[in-house]
Amino acid sequence: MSALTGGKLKLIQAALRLITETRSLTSLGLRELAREAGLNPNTFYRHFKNLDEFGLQVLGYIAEDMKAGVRQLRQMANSSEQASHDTVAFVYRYFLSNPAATTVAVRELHGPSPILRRALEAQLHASAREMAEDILERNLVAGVSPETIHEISHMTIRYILFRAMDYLEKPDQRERIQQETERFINRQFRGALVDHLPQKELEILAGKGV
Amino acid sequence: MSALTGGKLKLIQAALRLITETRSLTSLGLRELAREAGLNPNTFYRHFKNLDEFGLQVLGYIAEDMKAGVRQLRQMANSSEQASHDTVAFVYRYFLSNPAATTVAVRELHGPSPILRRALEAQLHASAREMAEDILERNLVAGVSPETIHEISHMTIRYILFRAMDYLEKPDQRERIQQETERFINRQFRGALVDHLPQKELEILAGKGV
DNA sequence: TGAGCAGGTAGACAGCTGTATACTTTGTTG
DNA sequence: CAACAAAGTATACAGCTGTCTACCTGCTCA
Repeated sequence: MSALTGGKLKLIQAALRLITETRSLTSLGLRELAREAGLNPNTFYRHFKNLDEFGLQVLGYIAEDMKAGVRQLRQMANSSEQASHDTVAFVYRYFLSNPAATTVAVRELHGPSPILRRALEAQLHASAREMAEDILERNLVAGVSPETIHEISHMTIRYILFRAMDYLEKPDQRERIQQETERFINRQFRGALVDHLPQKELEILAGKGV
Repeated sequence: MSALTGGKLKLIQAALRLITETRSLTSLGLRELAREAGLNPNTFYRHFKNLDEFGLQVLGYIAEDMKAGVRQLRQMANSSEQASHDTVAFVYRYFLSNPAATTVAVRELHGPSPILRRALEAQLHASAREMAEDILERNLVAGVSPETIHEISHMTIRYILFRAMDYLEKPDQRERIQQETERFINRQFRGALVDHLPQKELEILAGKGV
């Protein structure tokens, strides 16, 4: 693809550095970026047509990174029982080691720029699809329709992203967030397994366990 | 409380008008607001110390509105069976009739200003607590511990807010989003009901239904 | 009637912004 | 070595921004 030359990379990394603090991608100024990157403001124009294009390129840069992460995830061999635990742990660890990229993604997904929103949504969609296909291929959840697995995968991706900021910002709650996320996933799939049973029968089953 | 005088209200409403398009609360300028409100830029200082305080007041304005909505929701008498359906329908209808407030909430919850994030988080927390207490009081879900009901309420509030933007922006998908949200909630509670059962037993139960 | 005060206005300040044009450096290739 | 393009720089422009000080209105209450 586009091999990132020095200045271009410097600008993108400057953006990531600035955003982690209290900024959003769409709020960054061209001169601000150049200052942070240690470059002349006009150098920006050598690499990007305008700030919109810059935003998209930053997203692309992040996407490449995340894809590599997902590829690594799929190589892990999990037992069905521990799949959700391992996956959740892996994903949050990824967030922790890429806080800037994570912050950008979360912030722009609902941010002011429709272009960036759409781009991120597509990225999210692809990740969810990949997760679903992984579950299906490895037959981790038997007895749930492929459509439902896709749906739950989407919901899970959304939920995890939603909690990513809290995870990054509140170190003392990380373990709790991770456990909650696991429970979230397990409940979704377990709930799907008993979708067809009437509520009363379920409540009887629940009672038996106590 | 603080009776909103003309100018103050004009500025807040100007903010809501501007944000619905492609802006965020934190990106609004003082002069921009005054222009939209039809006031002199300096009038801003008669009502707000700075833009941070302004943001908080806008959030407060929205919060009052939402509280009224929730109060209305609790007055609805639901059967256990249809509770999730009715609630979801009500919430999304609220979003639809208050698009600006909804957009602000979603956008700033993960936005660049830590102050606004914290304020919104507290608001969300309160809503989730109220939802959980409502479920418990009316005994809508038997056989699930109060802690779990609180947890699921939080997750639900987060999920709904996450989807609110899609709901507003994609009219053709509204029905689908609403149904997905219902399934989400039902699966969470149903999953919680069978939390203690081993996965194999569940898969047998699932098989029986087909 | 008149003092006090909140709300709204006017003009000016430095400092920032995106952008355009023109120039210099640097690296690659024939 | 020379030529050429890519990357980086310098200067300048108009237009925007938040904030300050000063002034003016219209209402309330004694």
